[in-house]
Amino acid sequence: MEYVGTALAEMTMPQISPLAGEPIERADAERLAGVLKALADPARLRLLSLIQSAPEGEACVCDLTAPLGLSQPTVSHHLRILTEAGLLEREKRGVWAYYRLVPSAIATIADLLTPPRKRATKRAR
Amino acid sequence: MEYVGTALAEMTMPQISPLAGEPIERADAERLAGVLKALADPARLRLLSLIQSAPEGEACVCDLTAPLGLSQPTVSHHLRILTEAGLLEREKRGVWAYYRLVPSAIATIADLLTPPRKRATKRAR
DNA sequence: TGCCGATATGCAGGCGGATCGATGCTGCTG
DNA sequence: CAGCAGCATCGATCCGCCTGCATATCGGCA
Repeated sequence: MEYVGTALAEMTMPQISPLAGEPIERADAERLAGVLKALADPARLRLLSLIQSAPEGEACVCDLTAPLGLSQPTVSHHLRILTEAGLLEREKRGVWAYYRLVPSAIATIADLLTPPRKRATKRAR
Repeated sequence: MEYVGTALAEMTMPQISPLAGEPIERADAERLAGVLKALADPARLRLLSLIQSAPEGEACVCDLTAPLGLSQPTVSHHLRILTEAGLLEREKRGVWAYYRLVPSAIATIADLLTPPRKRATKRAR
């Protein structure tokens, strides 16, 4: 499967919400489902949690392998999925790769799921 | 797969959040992932959207088959998954089965994903 | 009671994904 | 320049799930 960039960014422009006034388009549903699918995994949820609660809000792969109880390739795999979904950002310093949460990325998802009564404007497509 | 009741209700008691101060437990991650997995499907997102935008906020299977372009058994399957996840409620009137959104169910999920800075109290376990 | 329509369930094919071991790549370090 | 450590990628395996077809179940109706 090819790299999709930050799937989140593509969704923030058209104001999608499953609970908006009108049925969402098939393509929008697939994009939102893609991001949610990145979240819908115990290992990845724990990764986000571990990274967020890490000292500087960042963590490298070697710090995450043990707490998760997964092999290093598997952890790298999950981190890649989270990064491609736009939830994590990667910074390589020396031999280490540090991951941190993308600010307000998850909040954006929560916003998309929140009923529109809280959101003022809704643009048609 | 056995019926799990409303998985959402089980999660609202312990204040789980992937972005809370401390790493979430493995069991909590699996519960949250389970509900998110129910959401992370294009067909199910469109089902929620269709039901919400239906005249009375409710719809029966026969109304949903055509817009989705899926067979009736498949639609029933997705509706079942959403219901077991606690996102939909089912009411059978005559031969028809009417589905409607569980009030604030998705809002609860959005709340769980929202960073704790917005939520005042956070209980330890 | 017998038929028909609306749903749910069983079953099976096929695809995507989670996982791990092995391997390649890249900076540090002696 | 070796050697090593951290990380990503590859290949393979296993499992779960989305989907449709066939079938069972239930309620209304003649």
